[in-house]
Amino acid sequence: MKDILRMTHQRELILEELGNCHNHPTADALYERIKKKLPRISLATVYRNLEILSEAGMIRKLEISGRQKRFDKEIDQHDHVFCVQCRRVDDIKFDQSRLASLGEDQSLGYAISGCRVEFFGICPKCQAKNEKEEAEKKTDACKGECSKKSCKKSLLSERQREVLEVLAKSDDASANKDIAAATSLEPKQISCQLTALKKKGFVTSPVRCKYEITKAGKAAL
Amino acid sequence: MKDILRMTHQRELILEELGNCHNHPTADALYERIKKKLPRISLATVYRNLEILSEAGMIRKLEISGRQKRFDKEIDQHDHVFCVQCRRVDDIKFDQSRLASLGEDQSLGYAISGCRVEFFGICPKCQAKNEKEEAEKKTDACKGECSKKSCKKSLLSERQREVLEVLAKSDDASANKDIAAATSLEPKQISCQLTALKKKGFVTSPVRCKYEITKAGKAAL
DNA sequence: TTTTTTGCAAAGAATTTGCAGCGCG
DNA sequence: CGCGCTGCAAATTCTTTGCAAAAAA
Repeated sequence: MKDILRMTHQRELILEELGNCHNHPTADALYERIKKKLPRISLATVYRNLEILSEAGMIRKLEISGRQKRFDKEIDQHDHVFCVQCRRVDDIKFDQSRLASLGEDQSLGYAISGCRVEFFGICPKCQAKNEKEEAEKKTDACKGECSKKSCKKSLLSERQREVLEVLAKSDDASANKDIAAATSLEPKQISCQLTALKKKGFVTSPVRCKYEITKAGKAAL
Repeated sequence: MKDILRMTHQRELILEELGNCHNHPTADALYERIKKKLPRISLATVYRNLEILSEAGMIRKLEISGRQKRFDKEIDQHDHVFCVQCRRVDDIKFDQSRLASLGEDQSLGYAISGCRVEFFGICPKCQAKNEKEEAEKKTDACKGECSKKSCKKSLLSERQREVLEVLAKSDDASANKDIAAATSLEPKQISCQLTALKKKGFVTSPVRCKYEITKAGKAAL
């Protein structure tokens, strides 16, 4: 292995930083960390090395849910849990031998060489956060007309509020781009806010691609 | 559900074609099939509808290994096996209750809401293919000097052969682009062939970014 | 009519590649 | 001092989006 794999400074750093990360970083996240120590490193190098190192068996590439690949310094077999809310990924020790009993008839003729188990749920941190929010909701329960901050928050996200406020100021229906111009949000982030707001009944679309605040929307502000 | 989801022709076709597919097609594969029946449909529509339908619970979006998302007409809980060789994906029935026994101490405080099990291995078709190749190799075993076709094949991929043949014809070292011009291959496909050929000792690089066939390379042809 | 959907083209995110020079072994 | 490695920019791949026109209800 050493015959063909040179230990360059960047490669060393990648291994080291991956070792320091106790979550399972994406290539990008790792890049951001490494850049602090070696500002001239390029993202391509990080990608290339993660690929090479995982092929060499020195690190592990995780095949888990989500858009981005993640990497793990632990090579030995273990599985993962991930939080559907914050996308955090943790290791889980779990005896796979129980799975080995997959019957012949069920294997569809496959020569099975292994399996991956991926649990999902809500991590302790998110649970705590949710409970707190739930408690707040109960304390000052209302139907959307009250003005308590805790209540508002549960009805409108910060972005939704921003969009809604722009619409409230406008006399007639605004297009996506008008809203974008008046907020700190990217145009692309606006349309999903509008969709959410529509579902809540806080905005309508009187004309194609134009949006207006409703009475309920004004009340919610 | 019907209140907000209109059944358009394209939506109907997507559902129908997904139902006919017994593998788990990617958005793109499905698009190719549907295009035959409705040539003017756009890929964006397919993506949009797969997303919408899976959110509505009418189909299932699979979160499995691989770059592209795949979709499944079966909604009820089941897991998958996939072939590491040809990337085919099959359904597998498998009693997850065995997993439920994940101990409290192991769940790291997560509120686990489910899990995904993904077996991997080699599918029957690929097994058969491999066995056949293995048998051929045994029959006419050699060390790379023989001229039997079956033997050559195992030493050189078609692409590698193509690249090597170009180098054999050239008198002096060729650059990546020279090779590309002389073959049916894209430039981007050439460099990995060269890397593979270098590893086998069939080409050398006398000058930076220039390549030449070696004696061994000529012998292998 | 009125609202949702489509097609198109263009943007976007994540990842990969070609290339020329750099530097490890 | 040769070959693998790097940084950079540009390309690729898969997916999403904005918008105006078209289709459902």
